[in-house]
Amino acid sequence: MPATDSETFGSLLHGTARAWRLKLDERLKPLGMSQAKWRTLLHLSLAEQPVTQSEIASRLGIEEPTLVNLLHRLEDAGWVKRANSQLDRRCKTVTLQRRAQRVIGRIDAAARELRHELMSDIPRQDLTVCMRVLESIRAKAERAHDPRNGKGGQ
Amino acid sequence: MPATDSETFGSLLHGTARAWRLKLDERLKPLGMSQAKWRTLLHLSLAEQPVTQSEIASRLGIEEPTLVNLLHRLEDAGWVKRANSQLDRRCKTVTLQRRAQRVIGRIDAAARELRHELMSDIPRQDLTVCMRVLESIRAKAERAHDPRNGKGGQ
DNA sequence: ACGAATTAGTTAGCATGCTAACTAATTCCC
DNA sequence: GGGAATTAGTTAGCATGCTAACTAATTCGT
Repeated sequence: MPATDSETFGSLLHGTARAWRLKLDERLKPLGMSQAKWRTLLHLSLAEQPVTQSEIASRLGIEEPTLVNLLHRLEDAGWVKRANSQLDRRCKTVTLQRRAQRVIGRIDAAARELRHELMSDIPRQDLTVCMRVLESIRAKAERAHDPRNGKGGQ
Repeated sequence: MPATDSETFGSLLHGTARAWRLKLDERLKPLGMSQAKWRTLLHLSLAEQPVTQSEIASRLGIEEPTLVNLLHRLEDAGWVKRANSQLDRRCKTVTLQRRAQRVIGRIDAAARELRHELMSDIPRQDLTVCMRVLESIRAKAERAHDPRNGKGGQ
């Protein structure tokens, strides 16, 4: 049985994500950034209109309390600003501070450069296959957050 | 430009690893387990001889202080036992407690079942390609933890 | 229009991961 | 053999992520 292959896949996935994150964090550190913060700023910089927190959280694939924490650090460091929404008093809108607008280009360049270093020599076709596989796994893992789908059935 | 493809890859990798982890944690929770703890116990159960902490850390791909913390929780919960090594008084050896030996089978079965659910419908060939791509990325990301390899010098 | 349900955000508490700085023991080398 | 360098483990402090439980505001149904 090739149980070895499939056994390794989880570790490999986990380890690759970890290695990428560490490397990016290392590169972004001199700029006062990290993967998580960069992803947040990137999303904000691409948005046309003011964005609410729940929109950001769902876009980044993190939970709201995680984002609250992250935004708090970003705000303390002067990267973003939160303001109460006029339209819906439950909501807050998040916008980039000038400081962020000034350096986001450099931050993005560092991320893009790393991406290039890590992936440029991978055949396009292989990359396509790999992404299809990951997409499929993610879709299945994200589905069915429910109980009673395990035992009993047969 | 197909910048979109390569832009998405990092997110996809990150998101897939996250989804898998969350799902596994959800399944293992009723058994008092989690991904990180399970991976540790699995390694211990496969080892023939007593293992030291640094061996475990390097095998799991985590740093030593992370492992110290993890082992502390595993020990408190009665899963493992630490003992001073007779041969080298710097080292501690880690062994499974009886409790762990009793339930490790069930824990492992849950992990194996999830793996099957997530990956069984993926063509073997695609999986091979995907793993090759991940391996290549990880290798590049793990290499070169050094300064002065970017600008200036050469 | 008003109470119930939903939605946005927060707080508290914890798990998992990191780096930096430390102690203790061992090994290396002259 | 004895000091320097290395190795194993720890502690402290922080970042990033989660769930559970909460408040406040809005929407929905009757």
